[in-house]
Order: sequence, then structure tokens, then C-alpha cells
Amino acid sequence: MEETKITARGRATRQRIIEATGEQILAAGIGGTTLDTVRAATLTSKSQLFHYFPGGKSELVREVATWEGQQLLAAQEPFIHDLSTWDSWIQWRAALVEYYLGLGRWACPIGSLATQAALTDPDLEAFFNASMATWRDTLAEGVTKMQAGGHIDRTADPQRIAVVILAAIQGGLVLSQPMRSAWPLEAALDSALEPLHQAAA
Amino acid sequence: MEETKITARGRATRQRIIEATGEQILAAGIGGTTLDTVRAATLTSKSQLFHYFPGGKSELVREVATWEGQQLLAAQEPFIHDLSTWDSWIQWRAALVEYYLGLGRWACPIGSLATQAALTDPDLEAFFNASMATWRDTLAEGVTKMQAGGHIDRTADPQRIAVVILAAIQGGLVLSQPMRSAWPLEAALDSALEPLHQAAA
DNA sequence: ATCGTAGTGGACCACAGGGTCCAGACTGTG
DNA sequence: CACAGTCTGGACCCTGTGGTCCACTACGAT
Repeated sequence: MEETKITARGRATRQRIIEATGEQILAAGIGGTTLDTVRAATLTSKSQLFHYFPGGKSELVREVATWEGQQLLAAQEPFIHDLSTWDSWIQWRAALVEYYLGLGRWACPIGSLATQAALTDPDLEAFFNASMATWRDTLAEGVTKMQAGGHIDRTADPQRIAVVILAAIQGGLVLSQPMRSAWPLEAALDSALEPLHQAAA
Repeated sequence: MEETKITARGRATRQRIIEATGEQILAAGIGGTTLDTVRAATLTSKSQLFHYFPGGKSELVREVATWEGQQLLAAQEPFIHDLSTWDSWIQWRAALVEYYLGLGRWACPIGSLATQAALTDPDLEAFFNASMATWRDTLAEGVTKMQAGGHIDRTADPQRIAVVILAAIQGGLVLSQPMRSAWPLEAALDSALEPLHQAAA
């Protein structure tokens, strides 16, 4: 998509639409989010929705996904690109939980979006795969640093540990959502980080 | 709901509808499952759908949820009601993975259903909460047995361990789905069971 | 045999919701 | 100022889909 001319005003409107849609999806799911409710929430018109997202709802959802993905990654900075010490891991964990807390809803924007639409939208599935892969690789990188620093067992597979941590996050959120409490997420996450802690201490 | 008269033939049709709907939901999500596709797959008519599920689609989905819930629990028998030895845990784990494998799709019928519809259907959310609670309690019971048998640390909180295990299952499935492989699930699950193993060995 | 009830078929309805169109207002650049 | 292109409003269309209705059949009981 080579960018067609877009003014500051236009960009703001577009962004407003994306964020409002993201909130609605988080609160009511993709199915519970209609173009009409988005239109109402953003004080826009149908034509604007299609002006900025010619591909319609599916394109809008994909844009929301990339936006939320950026937010999620940004929230973990700068710690996620360090992770060379146990203390850095602690800070990363705190920042992540803080991010989810700020959403006001115990759900991963990316994860829940994926489980809802990946079945029917191949593009979205690919995006989800890519997101998870880079996230996983970044964590694995941190594990490798810990190994290099001699803090933990060097024979362990960083990729595997990273996957276990991600699974703990996603699964923890699944349980936190109905319980409306952070503790399942924190318990799962801490448990997954335990091996790193044990060895580092 | 006092049961109205229902013959064997009727019960069979009803069950056929439930199972077919379950498969479609697992494959295409709730949104991707319409009454028409269910009708086609089961060779029934609209009127039958509403004859057996007067509450319409939402009632049908709830019935599917309870059915899948029963299946999920049944698949873990008899091990899940033992769990007094490490060996029993091993067998339980194998049975569970086997169950998910048999679905042909790396997703938890209960979990994915919940993340899709719990937001809009309070009844379904309550059902999901109840399912998770009993599942969790049953696992916690097993942990308690391990503690009583002196296999593991008695100061650990069984409920917490149970939640961590459930989170590993749900999260592992989230990652297994796009990767189309059992290993994320198995890695997450084994990692969560590690504490039990360590002490039991 | 007949009668009542469960079971079935399929036409039909209503409406939500995604998507289209066009006219008009705003904006910034020559 | 003029004009080109962006931005916006809102009426409109149309398909998909949940849900209703009614007539007809199958079948068990008395």
C-alpha cells in the first residue's frame, strides 16, 4: 500500500477509529463489534470507515491487531530487550502485568483476537504467528543471555523456555478473565519463570 | 426444565445436532457456524433445531458447551480421580493430550468457546467458571494426595498449583493451534508438572 | 382404528449489519 | 482566489442469518 495523501486530521480520525474498535473488540469480541457501534463511538460515518479501510471490517480488524501488537511490545520496553539479569526479568514481568492491568480487562488483545478470527482469516493468522514468533525469539534471546552469564543451565533449550513462558501468559489470562483477578496470571507467569529464578539466586 | 416427552429417535437427532454443531464451532468458531450449516450437516430442518432448542442458537451453543465439558472430563477418567502417584499423573497427562489430539484441532472446546462467547453470554460465562472450578478442584485434590503421601512439599498451595497447570494447558493450546503441533502444549504442561516430578522422583 | 403427541419439512419473515454511492464541506497549495 | 484532493455525512441497497409458522408424517397407547 503506497500511502495516498493523508492529512494530519485524517490520520487522527483513522487512529481514533482503530483505538475505539480495539476497545470494543476487547470488551465485546469481534462479533459483538459492528461498524455501526464503531461509527457511533467515534462520531464518524460509514463512508469514513471505508475511506480509511477500503477492505472493510476485516481490514479494520487487521489494523487493530497490528496496532495492539505494537502497543503490547512497546509496553515491555526497554526490559524485554535486556533480560540479561534476573532483576531485568522481574522488571519485565512487572511491566507486562501492568500493561494488562491497564487494559481493564484480563485478556490479551493479540491472543483473544487470534483465537476469535484466526480460524476464518488467514491473514490474521499469519500476523498472529509472526507476532508470537518475534515475541518468543526475543524472550529466547534473553534466556540465552542468562545462559551466557552463567546464571542458568546452559543445556536448556531457550526456545522451549520461551514458549513455556508465553503459554503461561496466555493461559494465565484465560483464567484471570472469568476470575476478574490478576492472580492466576501472576501465578502462572511466576511459575514459568521459576527455573530462571532458582538458578539465578 | 422438566423434560417433555422425548422418544429414542428424537434423542438421537438432538444429540446428532449437538455433536455436529460442536465440530463446526471447533473448526470455524461460533460466528462461522450458522444454523443453516448445522441443518445441512445433520440433514435436519430449521424447525427441528428450534424444536429441540427453543432458545435458539444461544441455547444450542450452551448445550454444546455442556456436552463438550462432559467429554473433556470423561477423557481424563479414571486417572484424574486418582493422581495420588506420579505415575498416575503421567497417565492423566497422556490421556489429556490424547484427547486433544483426537479432536484434530489444537483447541480446548471449553476454553475457546469461553473466550468467544463468554463476553456476550452470561450463562455461558457462568458455566465456564463452574467447569474450570471443578476441574481445578479435582487437580488440587490430586496435589493434596501427593502431599499427604509425602511426595511433595506440604507447604505448597494445591489450588495455586492446579491453576498453574490449567493455565499451562490453555496457554499451550493457544500456541499449539497456529503451530499445528503438540509440542507447545506438551512443553507447557510438562513444565507446569515439573515441581511434582522433581519431588516425586 | 383413532387419537394425541413427538418428529419433520420447508416456505416465509424481519432485521441486523456489511458495503455502496454521491453530494457537499473542509483544507492547503499554486 | 481557485482548484484539486481529502474528508465527512447520510441515505440507500442487499445478503446472510436467526427465528416463526403451519402443514404433514410417524408412532405409540388405549
